[in-house]
Amino acid sequence: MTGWQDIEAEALRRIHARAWPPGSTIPHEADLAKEFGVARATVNRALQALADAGWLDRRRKAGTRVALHPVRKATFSIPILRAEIEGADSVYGYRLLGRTLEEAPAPIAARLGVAGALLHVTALHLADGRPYAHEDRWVNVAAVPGIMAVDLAVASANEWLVTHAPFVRGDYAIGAAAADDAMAGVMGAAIGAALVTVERTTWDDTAGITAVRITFREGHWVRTVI
Amino acid sequence: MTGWQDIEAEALRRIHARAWPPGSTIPHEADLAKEFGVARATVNRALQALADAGWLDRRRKAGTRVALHPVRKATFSIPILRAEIEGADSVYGYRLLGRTLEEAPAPIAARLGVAGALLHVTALHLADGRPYAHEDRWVNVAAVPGIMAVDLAVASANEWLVTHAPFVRGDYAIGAAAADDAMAGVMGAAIGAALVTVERTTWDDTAGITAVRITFREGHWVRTVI
DNA sequence: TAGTGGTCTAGACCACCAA
DNA sequence: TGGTGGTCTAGACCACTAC
Repeated sequence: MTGWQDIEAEALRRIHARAWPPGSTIPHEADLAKEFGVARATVNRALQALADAGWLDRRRKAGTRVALHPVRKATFSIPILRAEIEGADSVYGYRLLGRTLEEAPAPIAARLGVAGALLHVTALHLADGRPYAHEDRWVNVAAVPGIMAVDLAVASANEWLVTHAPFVRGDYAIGAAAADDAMAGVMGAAIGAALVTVERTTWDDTAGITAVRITFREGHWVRTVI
Repeated sequence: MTGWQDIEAEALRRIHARAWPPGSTIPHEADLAKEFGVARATVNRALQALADAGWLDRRRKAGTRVALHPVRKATFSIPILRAEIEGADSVYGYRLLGRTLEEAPAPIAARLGVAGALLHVTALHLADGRPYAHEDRWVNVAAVPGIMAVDLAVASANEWLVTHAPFVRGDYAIGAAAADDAMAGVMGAAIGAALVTVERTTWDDTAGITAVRITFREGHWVRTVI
């Protein structure tokens, strides 16, 4: 009963045990296939999984080497805030703060690659009635006309866009910002408190769709497991 | 010339074009194989890649559905600070601030699951001579005895551990912290400045290896592309 | 140019799980 | 319990690249 995951596990064991030390070349697929008594495709599947995870570097002709800097990647799930809050056994709440059609600041317009008026939405996401995250979003209504008809007081732009706006690529950045007077007031934090900020911009094939900045309450951590 | 990546691209196109709307069931592998004129394994490879990326949900018997919340994952590379700095065309610098064998605070000891004295290393990473990141690290010397013989004034614990300490799993969290007096002084930031903080703990099969907190200079963003 | 990983095929059997 | 995805096989050819 030898599947590709068994071979992956055994290979990982050898890497951890330093039987295959960092930087060394491991046996060819054909040799490993013979050793484990499986087809080469099965070995290939296992080694490819390890390469995807960053444990191995594979190159044609050069062979497969154990990566010098193993595990270079951490994957974060991009949460729907409602799911994140409810997943923590809290009661989700939502409050629309503002919704206007206005000219975007130059940096936002440039990031989205559009000119003219954009939909500007600000909202608050609550956990157990207390501020959890503040959302400041610009939406390119030309790319997502349907949003103009949505009552954002009941459905958050966050959720509506995720399910209705297709997007092809995006960028994502996590930073820190000190709470200014307005943010401190809205979030119930002290002025100057260090808050985690997530900025995300998404594009369609042709144009920018939305640029959003989410500011989390004090003490929030964006977590993952490697 | 139809490879699995061509099929992946075509499937993604249909998802974006709403030919396969969110939540709908797409044709079976066998049908798609016939349509594209390839073997079922080739279709399987393509759809599996899309499922890994979060575009599809696949379940035996139930079939393959377009995910309701596409693209849920963002992958960050875990930087070796030297590589990150040099990759930005800056000159990397390193300064060891402290190296002591001491009892760890309870939270650190608990996270690593060890008791007794740990190696406590603090250091500064510089870009073009200016503070870039502050590293505050605890190392379980029982798990990595070799580190006691390393001159950490020349080789950063960051790099040495990456290449010498095998690890099986870890967690990773990004947060924000206000600079206290000491941190502000070391980093050349204002007291109270909001700084991005990354905490990472790694474990072996049996025990914790290291817990580290890296605090970046003001204005730093942890970025990725989706 | 030769060696290595990348991929495809046609067929087969299996594991899971919705109905 | 049957349909669907998950995986394996044996063989083949191809693409890349170190030498």
